[in-house]
This record gives sequence, structure tokens and C-alpha cells, in this order.
Amino acid sequence: MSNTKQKILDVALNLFSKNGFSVVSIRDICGQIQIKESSIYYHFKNKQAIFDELINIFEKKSEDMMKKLEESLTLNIDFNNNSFKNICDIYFNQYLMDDFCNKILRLLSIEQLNNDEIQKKYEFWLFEKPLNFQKKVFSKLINLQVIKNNDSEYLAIKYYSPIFYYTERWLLSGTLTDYKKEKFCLNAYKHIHSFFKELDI
Amino acid sequence: MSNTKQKILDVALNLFSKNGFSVVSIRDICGQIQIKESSIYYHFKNKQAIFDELINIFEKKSEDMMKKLEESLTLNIDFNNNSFKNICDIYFNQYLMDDFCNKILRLLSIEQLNNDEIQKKYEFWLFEKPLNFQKKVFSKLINLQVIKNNDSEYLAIKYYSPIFYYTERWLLSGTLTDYKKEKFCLNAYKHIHSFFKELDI
Amino acid sequence: MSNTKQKILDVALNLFSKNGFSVVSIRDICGQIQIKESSIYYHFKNKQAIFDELINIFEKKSEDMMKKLEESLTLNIDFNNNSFKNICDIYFNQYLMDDFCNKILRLLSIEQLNNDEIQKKYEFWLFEKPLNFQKKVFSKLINLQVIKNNDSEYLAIKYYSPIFYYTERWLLSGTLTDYKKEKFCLNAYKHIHSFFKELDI
Amino acid sequence: MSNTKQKILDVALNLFSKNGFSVVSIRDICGQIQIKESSIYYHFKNKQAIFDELINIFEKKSEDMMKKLEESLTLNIDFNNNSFKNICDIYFNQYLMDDFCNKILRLLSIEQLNNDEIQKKYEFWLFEKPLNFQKKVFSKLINLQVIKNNDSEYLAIKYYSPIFYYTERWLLSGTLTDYKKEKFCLNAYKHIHSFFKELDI
DNA sequence: AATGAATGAGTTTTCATTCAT
DNA sequence: AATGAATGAAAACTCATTCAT
Repeated sequence: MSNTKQKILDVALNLFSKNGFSVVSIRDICGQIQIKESSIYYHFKNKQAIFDELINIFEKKSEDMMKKLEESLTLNIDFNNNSFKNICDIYFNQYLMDDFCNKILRLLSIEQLNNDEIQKKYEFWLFEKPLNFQKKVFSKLINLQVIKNNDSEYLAIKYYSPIFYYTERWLLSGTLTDYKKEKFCLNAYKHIHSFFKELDI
Repeated sequence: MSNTKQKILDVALNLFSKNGFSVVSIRDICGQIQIKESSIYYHFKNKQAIFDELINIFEKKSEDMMKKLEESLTLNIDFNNNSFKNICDIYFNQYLMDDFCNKILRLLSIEQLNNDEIQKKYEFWLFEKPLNFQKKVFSKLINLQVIKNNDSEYLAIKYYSPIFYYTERWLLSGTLTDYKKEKFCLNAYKHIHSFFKELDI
Repeated sequence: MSNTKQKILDVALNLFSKNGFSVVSIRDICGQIQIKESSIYYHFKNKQAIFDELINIFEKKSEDMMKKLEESLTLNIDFNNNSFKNICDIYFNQYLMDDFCNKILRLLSIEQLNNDEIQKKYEFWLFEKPLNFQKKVFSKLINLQVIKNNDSEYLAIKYYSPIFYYTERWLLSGTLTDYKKEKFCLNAYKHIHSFFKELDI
Repeated sequence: MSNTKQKILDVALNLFSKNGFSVVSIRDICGQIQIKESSIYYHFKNKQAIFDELINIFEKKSEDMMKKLEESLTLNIDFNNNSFKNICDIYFNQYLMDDFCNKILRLLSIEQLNNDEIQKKYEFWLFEKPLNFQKKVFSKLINLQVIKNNDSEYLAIKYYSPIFYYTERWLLSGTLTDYKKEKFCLNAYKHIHSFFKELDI
């Protein structure tokens, strides 16, 4: 990918994630990378194409990340606190707090409101997929008889919803700062700790 | 408030909550209520004033609702399941699922990303206030010795975060439908039920 | 019709008939009537709407003219040279050489090449309708036994095609000048004269 | 002439003759021959140069054709129906219905309206030259005493104008199809037949 | 209370062209 | 012989707003 094209994607995502797709003008994007407005059309067919490419990159990245998580699930025979920390590290650092993904998630949360296709991706990547993955994790723990409780769905929501709350509160609202990232990690890990203590594994 | 002014507010909120403030044009609003663009300026100083008035109405409504909730907290000496249901009913029906408030919450979730003032209101009404209220509830229950557990903050997050997850998933994403409202209630009340069962009150 | 709207139509037709629809810019039109480009959109939805309105006006005008001609055909019981001159006067002065219609005919001749709908109108108003009308005229003359020859179609083409040639040569090519109008009339009336001499009415 | 250059000319004429010079973009042309826009400037100085070259080729072709016609006029001492058919065949097939010339004639009919130079060529090749040639033909026939009538100009217009009408109607309007070509030939030859029958040669 | 008419600034996009490679 | 990258100028159109009526 050419230098200019990459710059366009970067700047566009930056602006889209703050203001929403329609509000950002080609002028805004070009202004930040010092090219003329007409030049952008050499690299992208139109404004929509920039958006589409960003979403494509995101989905590839997220799918890769999810594959990694699911592999780590099948590989770990003796599931312990460490495996869990590993999973969290990937999910937090390579997804929720990753610069690119974080911005896309913000963008999705704006665009989902009046775009059915985006609404589906938003629903999938923020609600369905993470909850489902946790369900799988707890199913495995139940099968391995690490946990007595056998309602994997209920465990998943109990485990994931505070993380989701902290995600929305600290990672997906306002401007993302290091302070907020710390706040998120602190709260999230505290919750995970308490959760496993209660489960008594 | 004149009929036309009310119509403008209604239609504006409808559109703002779907597309965001900047994307909606005066033309869009006027088109739906069959008045000319210039007429809108008889009722509002400018586009921003429509937005501001909507936010003001919301805050008054929300404060009233919160007062009601907090009163119900001080009045009920013998706190029981019923008091809880009452609180939920108010919070769910007169706030989260109320047509006006629901749309404002959607609007806030868009605008908070690049508007610091709105970001504060969003943070307050979606994260801080509800969590704090729950903390108070549990503090009271602890004081009344209904509950042994004494970490009101932890209880609050355990109680509120699934409701928040369901709120975001079913009430604040995509288009709000009766099906989604039911889905939300079902999940939320199931969670509340399990929560109190576990607490063993 | 407001003054400005009429001016827009006038100037637009002027330019369209010289350069073709697509070549003329909104800027060109507005420049000539001293209004800003954005103002034109108060009077017309878009550029196409200007074109469409012009065509509508033309068709109404042409239909009116044709009705007049056909009435003059049914009214005149004793058909003579004078009736013919009357018909020609209407057709030449109120149609071919009329400022508005002449420009529309030029416009049609450009646009017909890549616009099927316009091609149909062009075909109708320049080829089919006039030839058909002449056929009717000669049919009547045959019925009235003013003419012995009984092939009204052949007579029509013999009568109309030189007029068509002169129309295209003097009225619809280059810039229309008084010199060319005279040239057209001279040639056309000479042809008509010779034609009726040969027919021996 | 290089393959690519020829392709550019072909495609350009195709598009120009449908939409007019200004409407067709370099992008349109290049799109159809799968080269990049910048490549076209290796073969032509600019867009205008493509147009100019097309006109040059046309004039050379037309002059050659006319020379052929005029030769056939001087060679045939005993002028008969056959000589006439020969002339028509050349004029119809190698000119009016020839793919290249037909498209140029369409292009001229668009461009003549706002381009004086083109207007002259249009006037010359569609009105003056053919009429003049016919005048010469009839002058010869008068000299050879094949015809008694001695107004060669009037004979020329009587002979040529129906052909011109059919040319404009069937060959130069809308899209050129085999059906229209047949229609033209049918009508044109019928006219020629009747014309000579009436002349009684 | 509403509107007809206008506008400056801005929107996305297209266009012919250039130039280094 | 062709192209990647860029651009100034212009295209059609939108927008929030103004102001006289």
C-alpha cells in the first residue's frame, strides 16, 4: 500500500471515529496530510470507499484476533488463571485498546444507528462474538469439571458485562487517554480477580 | 409551547438520534413537518438552539425521574423485592425505554465523541449516575442489614453492568422495536431475579 | 412565473441550444443573469429540471400550433393558394423561425443523439408530424378533387423535403440571422410556388 | 499509425458522435481501451488534437469520394440509369452509411452549433457540396440533351432534398441500425425511381 | 406565524493535463 | 510506449442563515 493511501486511511479513521463518516469532509482529510482534494480520488474511488476499506481491514484484524483466542482455548489442556490472563491480554491490548480497532469500534457505534449493514457488524463484534466466546470458555471449564456451576450463558454475562461496562465507559467514550486505559485495566482486572475468587477455582 | 415548535423538536430529535446532529439538515427537519426552512427561525435562533433545548428537556426529565427514584429509596423503610421492582419499572419505562429519553441517549452516544460538554452529560447519565444510585441502594440494604456483603460498589457493578449490557444491546443499537424491548425486559428481569436469588434476600 | 425563473429559462435555452445541455454549466447560466449559483436551486430542483421545463413548454406550444393548423384545414371548405399561404405563415413564423421553438429544435437535434426520449420527440416534431400533416392536406385536396394525382404520401415528401432541407440549412445550422431567415423564406416560397405551378391547381 | 493511436481515434469518434466533443472525457475514452489517462498524451498533444485528426481524416476521405464521383461524371459519355445507380452506391455506401463518415456527420451536426469553423465544414459537406454535385449532374444531362428541363438548380433540389430528408431521418438520428439503413435505402431508391420516371428519361 | 428569494461558504466529485519514471 | 501520482479549476449541488414581506 502506497504511503499516501496509508496516510489517507489513518487520518480518515481518526476523523471518522471522532465525528462520524458524513461529518468528515474530504477537505478535512486532505488538509491533514497536505494533499489536494482531487488527489484523494487517485487512491480511492470515493469517500465511501475509504470507509469500506477501513471496515475490511478491521474485520480481517478482528477475525485473526478471534482465531488466536480460539486456538489458545483448544491448545490449553490444563486451563488456569494464566490462560485466562493470556486471553485477556490479547483481547484488551490487541483489540479494545489497540489504536486502530478502538477507533473502528467508536466509528461503528456512531454509524450503526442509521446503517443496517454496520449495525450487524456492531452487534456482532461488540455483543454477540465476545459473549459467545466467553460462553465457550465456560463450557470448556464445565466440561473439564473445573467449575461446578453449569450455566455457561449466565456465567458469560456475569463475566463479560462488567468488562463491557468498563469498555464503554473508559475506552469508547470521550477521548481515549492513557489515564482512561489504566482506569479500564484496573477495573477490569479487579473484576476478573473477584470473579474467579467467587467461582473458587 | 406552540404546536409547530413541538413538532420541530419531535422531528429534530427523531432525525438527530438516527444520524447525528451535523448530518441532519434544517431542510430534513422542515421537509417532515411541511414548513419552509425559513420558518424554523421564527421558533429557534438557529440549529444549535434546537439541540440545546432537547438536551435541557432531557435533563429536567431525568432529574425528575432520579428524584422519584431517590424518594422511593428514602420512603421505603422495609425494603423488599417489590420496592426493587418499582424502581426498575420507573427506570426502565420512564427512562431507558421512554421514546424521548431513549432517543436522547442515542443522540448523546453519538455526540459525546467530539463534544466535551456532551461527553460529561453522557458519562453522567449512562455510567456515573445509575451506578451511584445502585451503590446507594446497596448501602441502604447493608445498613438495614438485609445484606451481609458489605462492598456496595462491587454489588452495584455486578447488579448494573448486565442491565447496561442489555440496554446497549437491545435499547440503544439499531432501530428500537417492540421485539427488542421485550428481549431487554426478559433478559434484565431474569438477571435481577438471579441476582437476588444469589444474594439470598 | 417569477421574473428570475423566466430569466433562467431564457438564458438556459439560449446556451443549451448553442452548446448542448451537458456543456452548459449552472455558472454559465447564472453569470448571465447576475444571480449566484446557489440561487438557481430555489427555482429549479436541479439542472435537468430546467431542461425538462423547457421541453414541456415547447411541446405545449407545438401542440397548440398544430391544433391551429389542423383547424384551419377543417374550416377551409374551398381550399386555395391563400389557405396554403396561411398554413405556411403559421408553420414558418410561429414555429420554425419563432425564437423559442427554433432554439428548442436545435437543442433537440443535439440531445437526440444520446437520449432516447428526446430522440422520439425529435423524430416526431421534425419528421413525422410535419410530413403527416402534409399528407392530410394532400388527402383533402385529393378528396376535394382539386388534385388528380392520388398518392398523398409521395406528394407530401415532394412538398415537404425541400422545406426541410432549407430549414436545416438556413434555420437550424450555425447562428440564426435575419439574412438566413430571408434566405429560407425566399427559397421555401419559391419551392412552394413552383410546386403548385407544376401541380397545376 | 500505431495500434493504440488507431484505437483512441475509433473510440473517441464513437463517443464524440454520440455525446459531443465536450461531454466525452479522456477518462471515457481510456476506459474503453484499457489504458491510463496519462498514456493518451503520448499519442496526442491534447483532447482537441484527437478531434482535429478525426476531422482531417474525414475531409481526406470525403474529398477522395467526391473525386471518384466527379470522375464517374466525366467518364460516362452515355449517361444512363446505371451511371446514376453507380453514383448513388458510392455516395450512400462509402459516405452516408459508412461507419466512419456517418459518425463524423453526426459529430459535425452537434459541433457546428457553436464552432464557426466546423459550421463551415458542416454546411459544405451536408448542403453545398451534394447539391452542387447534383446540379453538375443535371447540367450535364441538359447539355447532353437527355433532359429538356433546363433549370439544373431546381432539379437538383427536387432530387436531393428527399434524399437529405431520409438521410437526416434514418441515418443521422438516434442510433444507426441495420433496420434504419434498409429503411433509408428503400425510401431513397423509391424516390430516385419515381424521380426518373417523372423526368421520363 | 410563515414564506419567497437570495446567498456565501462548503460539499463531493470530475476533468484535462503534467511530469518523473 | 505506458503509467503512478498529483493538481488547479471547475462541475452540480447543499447548507444554515438572513431579511423583507
